[in-house]
Amino acid sequence: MDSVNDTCQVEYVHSDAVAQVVAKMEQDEPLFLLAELFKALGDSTRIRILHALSLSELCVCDLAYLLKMSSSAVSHQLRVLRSHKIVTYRKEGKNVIYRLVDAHVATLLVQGLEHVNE
Amino acid sequence: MDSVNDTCQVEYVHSDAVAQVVAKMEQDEPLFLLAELFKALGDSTRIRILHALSLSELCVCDLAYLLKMSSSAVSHQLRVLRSHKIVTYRKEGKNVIYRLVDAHVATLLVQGLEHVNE
DNA sequence: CTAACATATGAGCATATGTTCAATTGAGGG
DNA sequence: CCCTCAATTGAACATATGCTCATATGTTAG
Repeated sequence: MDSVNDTCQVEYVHSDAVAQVVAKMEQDEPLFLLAELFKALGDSTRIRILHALSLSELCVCDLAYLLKMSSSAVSHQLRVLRSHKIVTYRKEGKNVIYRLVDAHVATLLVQGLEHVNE
Repeated sequence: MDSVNDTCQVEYVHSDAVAQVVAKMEQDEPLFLLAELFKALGDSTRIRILHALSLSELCVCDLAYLLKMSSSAVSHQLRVLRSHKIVTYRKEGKNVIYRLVDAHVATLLVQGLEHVNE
């Protein structure tokens, strides 16, 4: 009758397990931020950018050349990475040189690659 | 004139850095898979599911209760996680019990949370 | 100054994604 | 054999996302 509320109709099925999870569960906020971080990493263009930057700092032009993409497209993706504090940059004349914000990011990449190659 | 090809017009700006990156760059394939992995982790519903599963194995119904979502929505997301070999499951009567496929996944979550809380 | 070039950004468009809703499957229990 | 309920699935819809194109900004060279 009430098809909207099709969540479990009994209290819950595995009360012990559920209670245990409820007790230890993170707040929503950090989990939301975590999802945002992974979302920022979850695009092949951005991953290729980050992988390249894990090998050397590079300007937008270098990245466009390496990825065979327009610098506009690269710049748009760098904006996403910047807004998530995954990369940072410095200006050098006409160029803007990007690099990973810290080693933490490279670690995530390596960690992820290991999982993929398992 | 040719606004399509607006990649860097000079060969490339930082020849040494670019050459170095070209030499060490991963194939596209693993990087693509890596992006797919992060994409699968890049949704707050799926992150909450994985976080809950990192604390205990749970059935769909438990998860729906914990996340206050319809079991349909949860099931759809579990499908994504299954297809990326991030979770696995076993059947137990009417219930289907899900769990993380291995400790690797939990490590990625912890690693990511550290980055978020830095 | 003007010209050339690197980068950034906004609008527009095509595609991808997450949820809801309805329907289906499959496993007990009466 | 029905009936219930857990889980899955497909269609539909609204929203988000990534790229292109055109344009703007800013720096350097002449």
